[in-house]
Amino acid sequence: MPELPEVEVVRRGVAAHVLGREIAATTTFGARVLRRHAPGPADFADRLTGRVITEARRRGKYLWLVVGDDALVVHLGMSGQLLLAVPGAPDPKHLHARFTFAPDPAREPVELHFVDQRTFGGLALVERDAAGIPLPVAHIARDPFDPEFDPLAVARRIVGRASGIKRQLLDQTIVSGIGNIYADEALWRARIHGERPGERLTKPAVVRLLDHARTVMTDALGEGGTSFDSLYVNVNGESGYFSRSLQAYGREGQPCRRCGTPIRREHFMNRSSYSCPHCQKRPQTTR
DNA sequence: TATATCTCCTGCGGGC
DNA sequence: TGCCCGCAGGAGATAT
Repeated sequence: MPELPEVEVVRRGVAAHVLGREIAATTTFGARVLRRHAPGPADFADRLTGRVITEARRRGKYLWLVVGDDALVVHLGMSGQLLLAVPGAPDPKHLHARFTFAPDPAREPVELHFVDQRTFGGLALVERDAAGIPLPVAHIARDPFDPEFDPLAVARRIVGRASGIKRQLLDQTIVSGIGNIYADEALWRARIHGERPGERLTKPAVVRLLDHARTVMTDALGEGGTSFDSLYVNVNGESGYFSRSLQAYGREGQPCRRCGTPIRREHFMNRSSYSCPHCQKRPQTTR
């Protein structure tokens, strides 16, 4: 499940292989991949042809390639992958877009594929604002890896709301990049139950929690991200190894590595939350 | 405005 | 073997 570390791994891979390359042709398959590109596939392909990719940037789980004043925004959703391929190789299953590049005598020929099994991901070619952020990403808050991320300002906002802390961690307009896995891991490290209302936390406690989130995602980045199956891989199709280091997520019934109490799984927002019943006491009353 | 829930989607695994 | 169902979950849309 691509959260911030997984998207950053992909961004680095893409940057290493396609920066400076000129897009020769773009082919998309099916309407869904461009559902956020209102002008449609012909416009998408026409406007990308001949453009040179000059930067690969990221905010939270959004990744974009800078082409002139515009940005090719990529969101991986649940199962999106950007994969490097040898030109002429057979199309992989669930291929939604193919980018080919003009010949470069100094570099190996390569294609870039956007593959997505569950089709929650998508592409769009959009304008950027004065700060260089693509317009559809402008509402996304800074992530904990951003040099201008302000933990105290985020904490101030979180403690001003009644909503549960995990719900707020997952709200990309409050803090971006954190998904279900790293939210559970950060909450476990901070010994906080995800349903604790923000207003019942202190600002220092939230700052510590955000620091745990940054730390756990840094650790995950060092191991290439978290892979449970083939749905998350880097641009070369390789899995990350952080799933072996998870303390809470996916460990239902296994002993907490701090106190030995079996990890519990609870339903939350149509998904699952994992926590230690002993270390992370459920709040007395919730709304 | 704040908060909560629904919907999209496909492949896998378990139960029968 | 084949069918059905639940599950995984990011984010925008919709409801309260």
